[in-house]
Amino acid sequence: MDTGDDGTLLTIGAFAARARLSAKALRLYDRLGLLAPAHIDEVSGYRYYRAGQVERARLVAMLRQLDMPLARIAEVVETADGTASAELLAAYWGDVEARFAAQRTLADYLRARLSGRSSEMYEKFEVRLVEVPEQVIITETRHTLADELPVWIPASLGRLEEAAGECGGIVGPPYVVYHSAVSMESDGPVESCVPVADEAGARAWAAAARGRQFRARVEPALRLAYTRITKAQVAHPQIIAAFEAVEAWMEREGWDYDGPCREIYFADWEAAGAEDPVCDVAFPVKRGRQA
Amino acid sequence: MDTGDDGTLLTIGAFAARARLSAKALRLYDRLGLLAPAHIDEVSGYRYYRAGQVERARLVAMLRQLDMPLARIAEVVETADGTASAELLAAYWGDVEARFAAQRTLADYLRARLSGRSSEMYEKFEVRLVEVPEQVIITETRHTLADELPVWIPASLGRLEEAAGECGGIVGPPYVVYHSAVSMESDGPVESCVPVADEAGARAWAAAARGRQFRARVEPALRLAYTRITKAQVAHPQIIAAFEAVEAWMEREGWDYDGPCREIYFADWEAAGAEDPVCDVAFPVKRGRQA
DNA sequence: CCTTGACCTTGCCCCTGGGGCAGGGCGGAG
DNA sequence: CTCCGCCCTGCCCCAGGGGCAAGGTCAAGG
Repeated sequence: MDTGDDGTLLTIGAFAARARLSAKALRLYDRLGLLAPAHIDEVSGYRYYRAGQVERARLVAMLRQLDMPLARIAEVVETADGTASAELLAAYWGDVEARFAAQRTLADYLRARLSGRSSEMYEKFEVRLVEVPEQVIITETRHTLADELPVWIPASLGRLEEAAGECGGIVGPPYVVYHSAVSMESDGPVESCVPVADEAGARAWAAAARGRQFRARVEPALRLAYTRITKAQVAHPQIIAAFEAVEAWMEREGWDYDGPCREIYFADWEAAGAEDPVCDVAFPVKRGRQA
Repeated sequence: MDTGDDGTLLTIGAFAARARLSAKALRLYDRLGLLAPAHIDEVSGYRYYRAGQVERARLVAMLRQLDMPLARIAEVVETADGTASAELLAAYWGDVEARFAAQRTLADYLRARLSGRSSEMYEKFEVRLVEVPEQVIITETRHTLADELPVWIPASLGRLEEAAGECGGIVGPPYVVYHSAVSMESDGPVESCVPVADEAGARAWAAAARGRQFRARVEPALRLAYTRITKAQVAHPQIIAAFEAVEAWMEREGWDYDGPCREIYFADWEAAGAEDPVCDVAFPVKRGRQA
C-alpha cells in the first residue's frame, strides 16, 4: 500500500503545520500511542514523521473537532476496515445527538422560564388529566439519593416484573413514586410499583419476599395531572422541567396536590430511541381553589 | 420577597440532596462566590443553607447541564432581570447551536469518507497548475477561529479593496492565506491580501494604517496547484475535500509544498449563484521527487 | 569554523469542574 | 461516654492540552 511514503521525514513543527495540529498535541498523541512518529533520533530525541502520516493526523484532528475523546479516536483510527470505523463514528455521533437533543429541550425550557413567559413551557410540555382506577400493586421501597436512581429504578422494576408472574401477571405500566415531593426532598423514600392481577398472590409474595422493602398494597383510584416525556428527557435535571411544568399547570388550573408525584414508564425502555416518548411525569391532584 | 425562607437551615448534605448537586460542587460554588451559604458556623466551619436557596442552586445545576461554564452561569444568576438573564442564556445557547451545526456537518462528511467514498470525492476536483508572477499586495492579518472566518474575510477584503485606491488600484484577484492551522479550536494567523499596482503607495498606506495588522509586502512569484470550486463549496467541510484533493494530486504528481495554502476569490461573490465557480483552492508547489 | 537563531527536547505548573480519599472535628442518639 | 454519620480542609487525579523555562540540535551565513 502506498501511503505517500516518499522517504522524506518531517520535523514535528513541519508535520504539525501540515496536519493542522500543535506540536504539543502531537507529543501527547505519541505518548498515548495514538500517532507515533515514523522515527525518533536516539541521540537528540527529535521526532520525525513521514509525509504519509499526515492523513491519519488530519483524521485525528477532525475527530477531535467533534470532541471525541482520544481513547475513542484511537479505536476509530486503529480500525482498518473503513466501514467498521464509520460505524464507530456513527455510534459516537448518535450519543452526541441524543445528549444535544436533551440539552436543547432544557435550554428552551430555561429560556422561557427565565424570561417569565410560561406559555412556552406549556407548549413544550402538554399537561393532561387522566383517571386511574384502583389497582393492586407490588412494590419495592428504598431511601436513596437522586444520583443512584438511574441504576436502582431499572433494577427494581426488573425484580418486580419477574415477581409479577406469581401475582397474576402485569396489568398496567410500572411506575415509580417519590414519597417526598421531587421538588422538595430527594432523600425521601422512593417506591417502584408494578400493577398485578392477583391481590392474594401479591400479598403472599410480599410476605415471603427476602426483605421488608418488598410490599403489596392497593393503590386507590387517582386523578393524575401528567405530561409525556421522551427517553432523552428522563434524566436529571431535564426531568425537573417536566415536573415543574406540571406543577405550574396545576397552579394555573386550580388543582391541589393529592399525593406524591410519580413517573410512569409505559413503553419498552430498551427498545425506545432517545426521542421516543417513554414516560409520564404525574402528580395526583384534587380540586383546589375555583379555576 | 418571599424566597421560601422559613427559618430552617440545611446542612450541606441535605441542601445538596434537594438541589441535586454534590456537596463537593456546592463547596466549589461557595468558593467561587456563585452560591454562598446563608450562614457559616465560625467554630466548626459548617455551611448552612436556607431552603429558599434551593431555587438558585437548581438553576445553577440546570445551566451546568447545558455545559455552561461557571463564570457565565454566575453572570446569568447575578442578573436580576429575568429578561436580561434569558438573553444571556440565549446568547450562550446560540453559540452552542452554531458550533453543533458545524460539528454535525463535519460528522456527516467524515462518516461518508470513512465509508470509502473518498476517492469519488477527489475525482470531482480537477487540479491544474498556474504560474503567478511577483506582485505587490496589501494585507490584513488576524488570529481567528474557523467559525468567524465567513464574517471576517468579506469584511477584511472590503477594507483592503477600499484602501487599494490609494495604492494604484486592484491588479489581481484578492485572496486569503492560511499561515497555519485554522480549525474550531486553534487560531492560526489568517492573512487577507489584495494585489495593488503602486508599491510605494502601498507602503505609505500600511505605515499610516490604524493597526499593525495592516501591512504591505511583495509576494514572490509562485507556482500554484489549484482546483476551482463553487460558491456552495466554500464552506466547511466541503472545502476540506477540495484542499485534500489538491494535496492528493500533489502527492501523485510529485510536487512538494512551497508555502501556506490559500483561497483565491476571482469572482464577484455577491453576484454569484451557489453553483457558480467563485474560488480557487491552491497550494504553492515546487518540484519534489520524480513523478 | 563559528555564531546565530530557529527549532527541538523534557519537565513543570495552569485551566475547568469536579471525584475520591485521608485525617481530623462535630453532633445527636443510645 | 461512645459510636456513627456528617462535615471540614487539603491533596492528588482525570482530559486535552497551553505556556514557559532550561537546555540540546541543526542549518545557514559570515
